[in-house]
Amino acid sequence: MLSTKFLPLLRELSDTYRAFETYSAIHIRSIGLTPPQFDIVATLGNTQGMSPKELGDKTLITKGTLTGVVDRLIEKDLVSRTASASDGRCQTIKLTRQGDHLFARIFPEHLAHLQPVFAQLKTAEITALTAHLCSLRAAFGKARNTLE
Amino acid sequence: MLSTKFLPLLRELSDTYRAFETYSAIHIRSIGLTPPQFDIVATLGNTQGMSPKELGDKTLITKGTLTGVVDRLIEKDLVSRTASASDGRCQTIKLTRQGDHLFARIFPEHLAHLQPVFAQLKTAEITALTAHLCSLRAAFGKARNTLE
DNA sequence: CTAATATAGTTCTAACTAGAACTATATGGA
DNA sequence: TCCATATAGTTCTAGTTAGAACTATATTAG
Repeated sequence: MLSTKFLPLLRELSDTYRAFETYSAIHIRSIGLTPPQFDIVATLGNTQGMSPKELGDKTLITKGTLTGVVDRLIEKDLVSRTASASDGRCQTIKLTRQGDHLFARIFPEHLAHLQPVFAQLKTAEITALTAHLCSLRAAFGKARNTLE
Repeated sequence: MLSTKFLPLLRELSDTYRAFETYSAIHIRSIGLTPPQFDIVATLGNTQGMSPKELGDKTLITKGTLTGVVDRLIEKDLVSRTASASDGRCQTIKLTRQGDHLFARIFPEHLAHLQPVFAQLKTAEITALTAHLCSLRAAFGKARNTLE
């Protein structure tokens, strides 16, 4: 495999990811949240709550970071943290009523913000891109396992 | 465009980008650099140096952040900062001799680290993925312009 | 049942992050 | 020339980041 093939892909991957982050942050900041805070609220929406562990797995926020992000959402009274009865190590993070209302308002707004981007692409393109990204991610995972 | 189509794509984009960052950081941290520091060294390699502005454009590091990253590379004696004679606002960031040697050693190493990932993919897949990402990035750019 | 090990979260540190406010220099037009 | 505006970089702030060290609780093996 020639590096001249994959280096442009890696640059494009970074650039596209940044373009997404920047574009989506325009809406997110307008509601007074940071992107990770929005990610947590969106992940908790329409659920009964979940542990920090599960939340970290879904959002790819590492546990040390998650503590702080959740702390700030608690300060804003958007989520609550309660101890698990069955497992003394576990906790449940859940949207508060205020968090629920915020989610119900901003999530459709966020989809509407993104809609004009994807209106420019064909459904087949979106499907193909998703599948190819999935292969690439799997290749990173496999290579990583080989290192150990 | 249905959100059920594009939300999985956005999650896959994030996940794949993170997989890349995590995988590539394994090698980068082993040489005592951070990913942004590596990015700067790699961008300056085989050039006559460039302004912070140009460096920021190429690496997508914003100017406020770049000051600090370059400061730390100067502390490590890997790059130098010199004032431009023609434009009092401009500077040139350049690899030092030590930075040059580091680049010559680690850049091939880094390609070798990445090689097993891309050996798993067909050339056609890489080309197609690059092109599709490029369309998506362009769609974000266009949508962004429409907002203004 | 108890010791070893695994798992869940927090805390700590150094670094990165974007954005905004600021300083300094350039440039273009009246 | 002189003023308005644009551009280059730094500084500042609040927040995020990964990783490592740490505490506390569970689980598993002997």
